[in-house]
Amino acid sequence: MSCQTHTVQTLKDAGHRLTPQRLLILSAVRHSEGHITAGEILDAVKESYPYIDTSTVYRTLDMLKQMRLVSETHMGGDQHHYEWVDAERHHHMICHDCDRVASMDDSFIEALGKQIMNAYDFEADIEHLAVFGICGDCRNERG
Amino acid sequence: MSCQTHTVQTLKDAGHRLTPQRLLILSAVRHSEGHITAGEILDAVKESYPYIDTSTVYRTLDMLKQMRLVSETHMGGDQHHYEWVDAERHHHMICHDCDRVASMDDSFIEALGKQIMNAYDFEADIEHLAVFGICGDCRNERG
DNA sequence: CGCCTTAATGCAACTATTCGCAATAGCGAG
DNA sequence: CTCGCTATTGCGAATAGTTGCATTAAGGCG
Repeated sequence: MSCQTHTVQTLKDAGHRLTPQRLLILSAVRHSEGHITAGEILDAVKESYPYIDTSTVYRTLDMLKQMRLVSETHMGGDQHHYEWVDAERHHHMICHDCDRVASMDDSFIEALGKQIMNAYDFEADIEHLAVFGICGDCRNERG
Repeated sequence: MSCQTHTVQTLKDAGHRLTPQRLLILSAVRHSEGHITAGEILDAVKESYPYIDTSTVYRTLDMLKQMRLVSETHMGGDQHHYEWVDAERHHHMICHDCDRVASMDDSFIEALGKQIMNAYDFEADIEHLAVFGICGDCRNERG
């Protein structure tokens, strides 16, 4: 059984209907390396099904977000980025100067979550965080 | 000298022009308790100067963000929230269930920044973070 | 005080995303 | 296999925010 099958089962179990549109969107997100934007998903799906509507993409993405199958990140540009949630939860560091994106291990954020729990009795749920700042290279260039 | 005067001086020093629109926007942000949205600013300014344009508000806000005089936060709704940056840097915890917003001390985030610096040589710049999750009350209600 | 440079404004068009609603189509029951 | 309930779709209109451009006006200079 492919992981596609597994996902489909997860959706069904949650009482969601399996529509061709959803399968196409799912496939687009899963086959993208790393991030993909809503527009890119729309274009990809249109190749096989040109009638797909923008709102369907957003609504499906919302559902997948709620089910924790994809994560949404605001990475500074004018559109959100979506990513398939796999075993390795990770976050991103984005340089203000050179715009390069690096990955950060979840352990830091996990630790932060524990601290917040201890201090405020608040169960933080940080799916995917984008941290802005200045990378080492750019810092060195500045002197 | 009022803090308004001080701000004005900061802007001038940075080579920005002092326009009535900017003063009004500035005033709207500073007189708001806590957060204010772009739309609210627009409405407030329109009371004294009805010709103000949306784009002017956004452009001014962008400038103030760059100068670190206001911070912008995406708090989950469909609009961004702006806040005057004062001495006390703080962050927010927003409950998925009851939507209540609580404040978090910056020390946790400051510590996170240091860890990131050590691990990745990346100078994180977390102005204002909104952390989503479940608050203690809602967690208890769930049993 | 008046001139000049150029930053800032207002406008209109545009992009990303959301929402209400009538029509459609999964899928469980019979 | 068919029926019916209702989740989901596509559409069109609405909202938040951005951008290009011609016009205006801040503020330094004489």
